[in-house]
Amino acid sequence: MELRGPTNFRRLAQLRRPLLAWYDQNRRDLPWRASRDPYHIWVSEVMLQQTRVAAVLPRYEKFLRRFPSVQKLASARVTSVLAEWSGLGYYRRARNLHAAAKEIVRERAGIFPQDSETWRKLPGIGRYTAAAIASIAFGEPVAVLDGNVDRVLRRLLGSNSVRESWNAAQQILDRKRPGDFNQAIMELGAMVCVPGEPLCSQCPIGTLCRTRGRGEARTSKPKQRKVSSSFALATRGDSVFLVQRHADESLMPGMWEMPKVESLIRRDEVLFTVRHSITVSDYLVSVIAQSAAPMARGTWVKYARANKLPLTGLATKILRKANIIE
DNA sequence: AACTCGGGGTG
DNA sequence: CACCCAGAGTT
Repeated sequence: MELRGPTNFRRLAQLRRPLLAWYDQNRRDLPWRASRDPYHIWVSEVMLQQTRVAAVLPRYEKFLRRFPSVQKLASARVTSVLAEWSGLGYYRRARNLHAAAKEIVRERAGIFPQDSETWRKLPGIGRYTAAAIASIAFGEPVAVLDGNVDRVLRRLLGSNSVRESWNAAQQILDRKRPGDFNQAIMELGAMVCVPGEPLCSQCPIGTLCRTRGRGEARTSKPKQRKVSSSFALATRGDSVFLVQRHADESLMPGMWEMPKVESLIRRDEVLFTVRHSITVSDYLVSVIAQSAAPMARGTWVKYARANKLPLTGLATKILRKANIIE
């Protein structure tokens, strides 16, 4: 792909006005768009990493009520932050968010970085997130590239790699309204230039599009494995028996769940089953009633207290279904 | 460049 | 079921 040359520059410049006009008319009214507070933007961007808007919506304001400022977040225990993050997945995001909050409060006197380069140094802030925060909260003319923007640019300009897309994104960025432009092109990818069959008839820059949505490179991914497993649900009075994952486990370290049952025996009573789909695995989980005290190392946790622990998403799902929490 | 990390909504 | 989501960090 060649972006140099007067023709292409003219062509790129033509995209900006109709795209921004479309965004001004059609943008979704999302809660994080009501603020330019760097803390609010930061939390929203981290929460949105590899996570759909619909999944973030019910969690974003709740998180900000719990941790209303970077100081409150920094002074919280990491388990509280993990508990609030429970179910959102990619728990390293929550750990990094917390670590970065401490760094901002302790080493920067609570002053947020003012540019993308400095944001980039904080844990959990990569190239995308640094650019998103800096452009939206501070008006820095730096482009973002996420899954949406990459797809749009591959179709629009014929980009063939992530590297080309980053370059193209920076070229077409509107330097007067970088935050709005970045959100506009992401919004276009989410609403019009969607994966699968794009809605080209609704596209504000369709006449400038190189491929009109054709010529997708189809990548085949390995299918999900079906896995069966069992967990023991033991209750005693208004307490439930929970175990904590070991701190050095690679997956969800330190989070709480029910004891795993290695193999079912005939007299086990299956209370119910739940499905849990995680990227490469599709779990079918049997929940077993356990009346006697389980052997596993663990703790009896009061129902009212279970909410405060960082539960795995699966544990939350099971405890909810059993009417033990929420 | 290729993996890993959660979970789920959508067609 | 297949796909992929406002990615980051590690290998």
